[in-house]
Amino acid sequence: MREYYTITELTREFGISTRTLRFYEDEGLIAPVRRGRTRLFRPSDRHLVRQILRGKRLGFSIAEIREIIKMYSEPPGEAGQLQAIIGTIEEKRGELRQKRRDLEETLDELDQAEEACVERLAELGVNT
Amino acid sequence: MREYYTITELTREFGISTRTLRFYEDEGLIAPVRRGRTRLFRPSDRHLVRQILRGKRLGFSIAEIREIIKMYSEPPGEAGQLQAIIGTIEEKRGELRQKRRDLEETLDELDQAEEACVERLAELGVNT
DNA sequence: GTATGAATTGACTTTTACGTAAAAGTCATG
DNA sequence: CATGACTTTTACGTAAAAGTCAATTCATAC
Repeated sequence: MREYYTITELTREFGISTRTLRFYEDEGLIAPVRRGRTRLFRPSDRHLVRQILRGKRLGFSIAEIREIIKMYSEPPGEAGQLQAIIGTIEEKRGELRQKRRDLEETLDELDQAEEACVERLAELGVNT
Repeated sequence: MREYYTITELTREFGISTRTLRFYEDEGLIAPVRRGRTRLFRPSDRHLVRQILRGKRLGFSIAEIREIIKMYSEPPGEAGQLQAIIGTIEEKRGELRQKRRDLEETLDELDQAEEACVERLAELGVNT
């Protein structure tokens, strides 16, 4: 496990721009350390980027991703806050399950669409 | 099966605004018929709205949703076009599978986060 | 010791997906 | 027929998520 990554290493690995990484830093999603002014990304930062991009692919906004990421961090020491976090986790889980249903339905419909295309191709093969 | 729905009926059913439905029409995603100037939504339009919102929940853009919806419609009569559609379907399927992996990973991490919270709560229960 | 290439900040711009407001048409009901 | 609920078009506004560009800084290779 390497200690640090430069910003361009991460842009290449993840196919994103430096602007994007700086934006995520401004948004408080990551906090790379600095040597002088230069950002140094630790493996933990890299993992956060992974999680951010995963959230994006699932259609979550930056604000939602921030909320989700916050829940991965150390649980706080107060019971009320813990209950609140558990509540939010339940909520997100619900959203994700809805997304999963949406996903399966869409996959089904794509299967049907493909079958229709294949049949149509067969017809053409027969008719020509 | 009702023949027509008014615009507000659909806004209420789906929790979206009239502006949104008109926007989708402008974008060519739906094409309700008209009685005079008033839009009349058929069951097929309603189903399209369903598919649009499903696509949105999965994080697809309007352009992508348009592409997906187009594939559900009647397959064309030319072999080349059919091959192209099948290619696009494969591509979308790939994206959806990626989303599914993302989804499962996120659900796993949420489970872990919740467990951490529950443990922390147990500690507090013991210590107080 | 200066040229070169990577990194930084800050400002402005762009795209997407609607929101919102204005002004007017439609239509059932009292 | 007028009132209110609903609808239409047109047009400008806006928030989110970056893209783009300019001006610098900084280290280092030659």
